[in-house]
Amino acid sequence: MKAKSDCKVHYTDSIYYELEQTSRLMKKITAQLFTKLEIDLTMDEYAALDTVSINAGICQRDLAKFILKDRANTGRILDSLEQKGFITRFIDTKNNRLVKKMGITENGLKELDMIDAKIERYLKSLTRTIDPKDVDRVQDTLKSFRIELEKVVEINI
Amino acid sequence: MKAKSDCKVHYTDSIYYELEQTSRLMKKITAQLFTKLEIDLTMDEYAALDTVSINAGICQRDLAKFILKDRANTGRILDSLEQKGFITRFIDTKNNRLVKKMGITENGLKELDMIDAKIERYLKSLTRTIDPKDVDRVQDTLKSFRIELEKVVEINI
DNA sequence: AAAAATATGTTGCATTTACAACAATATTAT
DNA sequence: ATAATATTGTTGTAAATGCAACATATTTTT
Repeated sequence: MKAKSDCKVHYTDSIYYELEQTSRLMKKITAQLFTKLEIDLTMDEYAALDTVSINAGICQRDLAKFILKDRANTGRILDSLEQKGFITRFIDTKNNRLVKKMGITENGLKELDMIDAKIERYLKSLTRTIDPKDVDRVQDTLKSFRIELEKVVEINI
Repeated sequence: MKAKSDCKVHYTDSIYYELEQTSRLMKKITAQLFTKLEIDLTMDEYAALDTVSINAGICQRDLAKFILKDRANTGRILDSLEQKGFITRFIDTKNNRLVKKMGITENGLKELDMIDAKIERYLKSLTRTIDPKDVDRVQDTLKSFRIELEKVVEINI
């Protein structure tokens, strides 16, 4: 006869915790990689720069929504990227409001391509034991999941 | 004729970034849930308590490896859980070394069950639009992936 | 037209976090 | 036996983060 505790469902066995733990490990590994390769950007700055390169002329608040940071820290990340010469910022209007828009600089593009080239092989090697089909399937499912989460979360950016 | 930039592979389109963003959203949602339900634990404390409940008599460093925090912060989380009366700590030996082991208290078990009951339905509803088979598949693939990551990461706990 | 609400960005602060240094003890090397 | 190394936990500190408050300007409400 089984004790009830044997069939208890634990949060730490859930997909939510698996997601968080895998993500934490991945983040640590990429941070270590950036240090080892002596890359002069943090992971957050890199992701922000990549996002700016895709969305030219985006304003700070919209960028904040993309990178899931609040306006304060988005501004700080952009301060750093601007100070390093990888983006330029300029005042413009959006819906008749004054906003700070931005674009990637020539040096920013160079830096981005350099980082991409440096890390591409290493990142690919991380999934070498996983069936590429599974990788795609996971990414698709995660995306669907994230869209659901975005409907539920109270964002106040 | 296509420009080269059209086929550039962006980090922000990779599974690594998708993983991080989905995890960040999930974390924010669960934190909001804990606040709304007036739960007297942080998510980290909850995960630690759940881990202790499964691994009775574990020592601090081993717990740190489970929850992927460093020893310092693991100790701080345990200070809080002990102060709230949800765990007990006691000195013992492991491999002839003095260690601080711990166990969950009666109140801790009650609190854990209470939280589980409170959040279970809500968490399940988050994946209601996803095929349960896909959820399982994602969890399995993430677990395989995490095991690979654990081989690569430089852990210094 | 005046007041209230909204949008955008910045500043300040309190919390979290990671990392290094330390203390205490045990093991291994010389 | 003594010195060097390793294990475990704690303390201190600097960086990252989120949240609230503020400043400015525009829109909406009354």
